[in-house]
Amino acid sequence: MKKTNYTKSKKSFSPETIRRLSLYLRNLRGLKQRGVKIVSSEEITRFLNISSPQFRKDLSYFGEFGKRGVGYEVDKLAQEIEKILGINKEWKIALVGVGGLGSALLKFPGFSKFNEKITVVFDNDAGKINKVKSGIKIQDINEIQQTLSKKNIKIVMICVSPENAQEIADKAIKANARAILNFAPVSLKVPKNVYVANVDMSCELETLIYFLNKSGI
Amino acid sequence: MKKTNYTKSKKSFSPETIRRLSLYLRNLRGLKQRGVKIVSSEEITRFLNISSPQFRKDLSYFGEFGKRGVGYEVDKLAQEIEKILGINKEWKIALVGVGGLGSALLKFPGFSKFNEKITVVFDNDAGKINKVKSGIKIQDINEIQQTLSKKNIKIVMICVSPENAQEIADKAIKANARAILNFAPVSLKVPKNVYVANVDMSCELETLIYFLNKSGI
DNA sequence: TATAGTTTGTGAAAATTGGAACAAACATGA
DNA sequence: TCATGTTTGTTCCAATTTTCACAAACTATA
Ligand SMILES: NC(=O)c1ccc[n+]([C@@H]2O[C@H](COP(=O)([O-])OP(=O)(O)OC[C@H]3O[C@@H](n4cnc5c(N)ncnc54)[C@H](O)[C@@H]3O)[C@@H](O)[C@H]2O)c1
Ligand SMILES: NC(=O)c1ccc[n+]([C@@H]2O[C@H](COP(=O)([O-])OP(=O)(O)OC[C@H]3O[C@@H](n4cnc5c(N)ncnc54)[C@H](O)[C@@H]3O)[C@@H](O)[C@H]2O)c1
Repeated sequence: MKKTNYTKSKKSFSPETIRRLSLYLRNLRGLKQRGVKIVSSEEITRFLNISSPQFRKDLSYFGEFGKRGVGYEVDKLAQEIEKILGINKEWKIALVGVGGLGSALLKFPGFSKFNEKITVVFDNDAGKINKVKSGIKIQDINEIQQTLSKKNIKIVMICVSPENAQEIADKAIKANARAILNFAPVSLKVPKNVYVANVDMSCELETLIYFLNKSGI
Repeated sequence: MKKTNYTKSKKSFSPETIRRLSLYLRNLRGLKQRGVKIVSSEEITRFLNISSPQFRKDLSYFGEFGKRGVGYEVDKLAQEIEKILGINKEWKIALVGVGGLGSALLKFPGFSKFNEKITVVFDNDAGKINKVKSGIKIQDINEIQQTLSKKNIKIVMICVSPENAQEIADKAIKANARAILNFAPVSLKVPKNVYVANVDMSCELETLIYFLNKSGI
């Protein structure tokens, strides 16, 4: 009994499952580039710090993608995971705040390489507005409402100073944004139908220091 | 109830507890700056998407820091959490790869503001070596071994291209590094006594897209 | 075709994690 | 001092998440 309908999975899964799918996908892309055609659950998880049953179970929530006694077709599984994650179609992204971090993100090919593209950027610094950076013209933050609406952009990366992050989130949501990738070290307050992911480097660092310190220098 | 039972060790806590402590601390610092002296578990968690019993339980693993019927002294609790995390002492950090992201991290005051300081940086680009960036002279990556040993640096941030990340990790570990904050989108292979935290923006973004896509645009 | 050897998919058990409830501790005010 | 109200610290319970074990499905070879 083949399952092809991703929207109807039998049991509910952890959000961690989704995060792991993203890791599997990255791994699969690497394998594909190296010419590997078939991979087993054992092989693909070997260097990921994830158990092979975990891998199989994660996939099982969405269907059957392997062949027993053989393994998984690298290319096919990559495509299936892309479909599950929804990154088989193109997603346009707006970036707000073209400072040190924003500029780095603009140059980063990891997003644009695939179907995630930063297509508009905003700032409130008169010295930056209308300048072109990494091939994209920086727009006035005051244009965010009409631009997001017109281009139907749902994803916003926030790279402004912490004090202004909430204000930008509010503006973005008013412009119908539904997903925020927040780099500012603040907890954003958003309605329930808006998804927020925080990239919190200080938090990661401090967690690391805790374990380092506990281990005795 | 005071901690009088030494035979039975306290229950072990989730690593998530440590991550949350870092968030509490950030919040406490903000409150302190705004002149708040006392805070309750209810107030401190209100905008954090964390329940107040969770907060109290997280703290309970490490001691009793509040006063019943009153709450927590902001400044005192901040100091206690700093002590728990081990960030009450200074930690020197090395950064490898002064590209777009590395340069942004160098400028970022969030680390240096407190006791986490990037004190040395490395690159392998002849055009960058010996140049000064954000007040720090960029060193040749070949000097990593002797410099880390000499300065007794245990924490390394990896901001090089994905293909070179493992090589840098190996070098850092050989130079007695014990903690790695990895920004390259690869899974690093390290010995058990080395701690790795990954800052994985693509992964965050793809997870976000999954939920956005599932919700119907 | 039969048999041995792999590897997947999955239900059930185990472990972990979060949440609710409540007694203990403290403050306040009569 | 006593009663009332507040907030913490902790225990117990529910829910989630991972791990384990194994039948099912497939390959290869004789
Ligand atoms: N740089 C890092 O490595 C790093 C690391 C972790 C977190 N962060 C966080 O990321 C955010 C950006 O960091 P950064 O180093 O790029 O800061 P930055 O000061 O270099 O850049 C901030 C940019 O945002 C713009 N901006 C500020 N307010 C705005 C507003 N209301 N509307 C539009 N644009 C606005 C500024 O003009 C500037 O260009 C900060 O919140 C910072 O704490 C940065
Ligand atoms: N820029 C971003 O926004 C962003 C976002 C997510 C992840 N990342 C990841 O972070 C890493 C750095 O990104 P970036 O945009 O700064 O790249 P970059 O190419 O701008 O910078 C890389 C730097 O590392 C140096 N380097 C390369 N190999 C080295 C080696 N063997 N020894 C010493 N130095 C070496 C290069 O000389 C360069 O200065 C990459 O792995 C990238 O995938 C970047």
